[in-house]
Amino acid sequence: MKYWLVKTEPDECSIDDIGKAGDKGMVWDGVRNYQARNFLRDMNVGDHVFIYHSSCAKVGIVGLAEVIEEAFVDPLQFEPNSPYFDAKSTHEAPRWSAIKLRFIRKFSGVLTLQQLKQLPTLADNPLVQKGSRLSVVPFAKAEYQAVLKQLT
DNA sequence: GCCAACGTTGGC
DNA sequence: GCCAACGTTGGC
Repeated sequence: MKYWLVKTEPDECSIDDIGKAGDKGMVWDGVRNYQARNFLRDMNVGDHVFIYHSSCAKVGIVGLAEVIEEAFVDPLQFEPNSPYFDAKSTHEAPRWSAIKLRFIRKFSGVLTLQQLKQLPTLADNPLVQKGSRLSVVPFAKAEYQAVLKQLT
């Protein structure tokens, strides 16, 4: 099993939205960055994924989800009216992938970016590095455990 | 809303 | 293949 973190703007897809989706899960689409896409394609069913709220008042990790469907073709790339439309993507060789996530738990508070930066275990993780714009981030097991430890 | 940092595009 | 210009991300 592997561990990950995905960034989301709470206006678009918050931890509560994932919670409301329940057992049927929620499609995680709209990734338009190659490095992030490659990580999506590395995800397997059962992997744990931290949910991180960005571009909001309280930036940080807010909950945990699991992968219930591995990478499939993101339909939005072929939707001309979608902000995620990509005119250069073809059905023969689709550029972008999506996954499906299912809610596991919401944390009682936000584990803020400021707090995350203070965890020595996370020092090398792109999440806490200045200027990093990666929206899908791999977590080593030790990093995953270090985050969970903050939540007791 | 600002702006630094980054990824992508496209002319050459 | 270089690199300037541009658009986007995301913390503050």
